[in-house]
Order: sequence, then C-alpha cells, then structure tokens
Amino acid sequence: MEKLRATRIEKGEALRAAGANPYPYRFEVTHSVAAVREQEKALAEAGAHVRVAGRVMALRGHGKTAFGHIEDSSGRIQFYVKRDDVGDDVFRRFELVDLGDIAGIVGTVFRTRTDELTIKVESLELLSKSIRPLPEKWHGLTDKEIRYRQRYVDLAVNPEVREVFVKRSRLVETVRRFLLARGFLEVETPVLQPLYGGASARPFTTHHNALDMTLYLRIANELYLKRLLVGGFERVFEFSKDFRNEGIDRSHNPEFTMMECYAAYLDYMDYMDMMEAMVAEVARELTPNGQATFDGRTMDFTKPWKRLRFFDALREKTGVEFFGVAEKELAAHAKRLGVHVEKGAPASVIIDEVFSALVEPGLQEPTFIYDYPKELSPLAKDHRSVPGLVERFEGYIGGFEVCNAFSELNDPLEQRRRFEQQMENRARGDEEAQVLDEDFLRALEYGMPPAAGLGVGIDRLTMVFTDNHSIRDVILFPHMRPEDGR
RNA sequence: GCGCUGCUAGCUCAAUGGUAGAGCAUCUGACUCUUAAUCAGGUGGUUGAAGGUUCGAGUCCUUCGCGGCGCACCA
Repeated sequence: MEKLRATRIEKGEALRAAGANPYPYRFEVTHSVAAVREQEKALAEAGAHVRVAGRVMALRGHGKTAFGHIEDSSGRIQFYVKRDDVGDDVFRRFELVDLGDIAGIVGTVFRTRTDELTIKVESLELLSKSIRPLPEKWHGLTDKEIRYRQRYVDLAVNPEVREVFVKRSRLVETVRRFLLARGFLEVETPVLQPLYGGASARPFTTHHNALDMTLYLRIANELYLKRLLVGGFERVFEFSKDFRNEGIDRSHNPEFTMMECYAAYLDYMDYMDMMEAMVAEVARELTPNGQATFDGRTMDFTKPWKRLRFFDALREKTGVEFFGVAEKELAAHAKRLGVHVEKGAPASVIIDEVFSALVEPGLQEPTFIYDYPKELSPLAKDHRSVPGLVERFEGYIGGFEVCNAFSELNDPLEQRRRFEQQMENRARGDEEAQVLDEDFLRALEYGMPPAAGLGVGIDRLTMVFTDNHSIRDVILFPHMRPEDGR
C-alpha cells in the first residue's frame, strides 16, 4: 500500500517537475459524456472539439498509443491517445496518469474499427492526482463494511450505487413538488428540542452550554407542525431528519428521514387518498410504468392500495377476535398464537405485539391498515363512530411500515387526558411513553382547526423503489461503529 | 443482548494442522484500433488483535475488535 501510494506521489512530483500542476484550479468542460453521445453525429461532422472531464477508469497502453475510459456522472466513454497526434510532451505527461486520476481531455469524436464512440485526444490535463488505488475493475468493491465506511469509494466504482441515490433525490423532489402543487408550505422546525414528542421512542440527549440545559434531538416534528396549524398555516410540511436512540437493523438507522405534512379541514380518509396519489406520482417518476419490483414482487402503484381495518386484519390472520376483549383473554390468545408477551402487559401492548408478529410480515402488497386501538395513538382523534378506536392508518409495503397518519386530535382537554395517561405509563416504566408538553397543550387551547397529518418514511420508500432490503443501502453514510484497531 | 457466520496483498478470492498463493491492480520491458488488450519478467503479507494447545497454527481453543445474516429489543 505504502509503495503504491509512493509511486503515485512520485508521478505527481514528476508532473510538477515538467511544469504541470497535479492539482490545478479549473478546467473548461464543454460536454458531459452523455452530451457527447447525444450529439455524436453533429460533433463528428463538424470535427468539433469537446472538452470532457472525469475519472480515468481504464487504461490500455500499446507502446506509442493507448486507449482508456473516462467516466463522469453521466457515463463512461473511451478515449484514444496517439503519440503522433499529441506530440512527445503530452504523451509523456499522459504516461504519468494512473487509473483513478481525475483528468480533462480535449479532442474530437470518432468511431473505432469496432464501432465504439471514442474521443481522439489532442491534449490532456491531469486535474487531480489520485494517490490511493481504486478497487479492481472487474469485481469492483463488494465488501459491505468498506462500502458503507468509505462510501466515496463505493460511489466512485459502483455506478448502480450512484443510481440509488439519484433515485432517492428524485423521490424527494417528486414528493416536494406534489405537496407544493397542493398548496402546502415547506417549513423548518427545531431539531434541538427542550421536550421531545410526536412519537414513541427514546431520544438522544445533548446539552446547551450557555443556557446550561438539557436538549433532545427530535424524534419527530409533529407537535411543532401542529402548532403552525394553530398559527393559521393551513397546509405545512417538512422533510425532517429524526433521531431515535434505539437498535439498528435492516429497517432502522438511528437517524432517518421523515416527511411530515398536515392539512387543516381534511380527515384521515382524505389523507389515505392523498398518500396513494403521492406514491403513484413517485412511481410514475421513478419507474417506466408505475410498477416497482421489490424482493421479487411486482407492485402496481397505478392501482389503489388494499385497505383493511386493524381488527379485521387481525381476525383474518389469526381467526380470533381481539376487539373489545379483556386483557386476560388477550394474553391467552397471544400465547396460543405463539406470540411472546410480557406478563401483565396492557391490552394495547398485547394487541400490538400480535399485530407486529403475525399481520405485519404478510403486508407485502401496498396496504393501508386503519382504525387503530386508541391506546396506541395518543395524538389521534377518537373514531367518529366506534368507541375505543382512533382515526389512524398506516401504510405497509413489503412487510414494513412506510407511513403513519391520523385525524389529528385537536380537543385540548382530551389531549391533556391522553398525555396524562402516557405519563402514567412512563411512571410504570414505559420509557417510550410520550412526554406531556404544556406548551403544545396551550397552543391547542387557542384552537387548532380539524386536520389530518401524515408521516412518510423516506428511507423505506426509497428502499421500495430501488429494490434494496437494507436501510443502509439507501443512506449515504449509515451509522457504523468506529473502526478502531483496524 | 442471543445464535450463526465472516475478517488472508490495494481489490476479488485460494490454501487436509506441514514452505502463505492466484487473478486484477502496481513496477520493468515489448507492442500505433484496444476494450476483463496481449506477451515476458518482477515487487507486494504482523493471515483483524492478544493469548493458548501443538514438534509445527491462516487452519484447533479462549478472549476481544469490526462486519454480515437471523432472532430479540424497538417502530
């Protein structure tokens, strides 16, 4: 390794000695690789000069001539250097170029005998000397640990990885455009919060020195967006990096991206339609026909999602009724179904466990589950006709949750009772019970319009549209333990 | 946290407990339409770390570190 580096550093020095800066400031690019391909005919006929810059990804020397490939973000193209064309000086400098260097080439386009579009180099400039060798050209970089830790290398040599993140960006852009077109206002709310709320999770804790106070990284931005509804913004949304101090696995990263949006005067059924339309638009943008293949299963997002009531889904899957059943009987159900539940767990927890274990994994096709038990949803409004339920839905794709929405609870007195119940749960040891937020209650007391809200897991939605099965593959720099000792 | 599994050259991978190897990359030489270029020759290793067993350890055992997969916790 040290030898490989030293050789490359020496080549950089040799270039410097020949009067060329191995790290110059600027290069005038006239064409991307894609543009050269698109405009080939006109460029060839005119004998026009193109100036292309990128990373040298292949080199094949033949003595007084050489072929290579240069790659920019739009693609890869062959170039051809011939000593008789470029002259001794340029050719000698070219010989100091290594695989992985960033270079700028100037030349004309032509087709080789094998009919490959090629740039005939007239001059060439090293734009950045690479002093670390890239992974091998054929197998590339496959070691997941290195791919995640050194994503820059992964991206540099694996174009399909770049494509994943291009898609992610287009997905975000599509969602943003969708919301803006419907009159939503994009806002920014605090990441550092004196109280954390809006979801059930343990937070990351930090400290503000000047104010000498504890602050939390947000686990959600829900309560702030609702305050904005009180303030008179009728439709708001935010792409929010949220932080949850919990385990890491295929579908959980400690920091992740959620899009939350709230609209006054709508209810959860309106939002179900909207979610469907939003994902359909994403599918149109990212796929040729509105269909995505995830884990070998083709999903057609031009069609409506399946819709199932929470307790209907449970009953269908287990053959047992869970609604309106006493705790003791629920525990017996769970045991019989082979779902492990802590002794003395409350009804809501038992139901949630059974649902997670038996129903969720089967929700492969895009499905909305709706009308949740009240105890699981302290921020959702009571169901308008069925006591014990709230107006809430979650969207599932590929067996995991991709969104969560409800008709928002806007009765300040009821919200206070729900918070108090949560605080009781907390006192009994539920570390994830939500914290009572007096300022949020004060806001509700001023009057929040009836509204519905939706949170969409952007990482997970990206997984669906890129057919990746680990959240690490859709996060550029996923969380890793430090690589000490290596 | 538990179970399984992996960690060998820059990368991708070999190596019954018995001399650490190959391909690519790299270096030297040849080569003016190649494309996983070709041909000839060379360099490159604290086998993740530390202990142990053994005449002898990449290989077996223990502990630790960092991944992957599954489970649990968790949404």
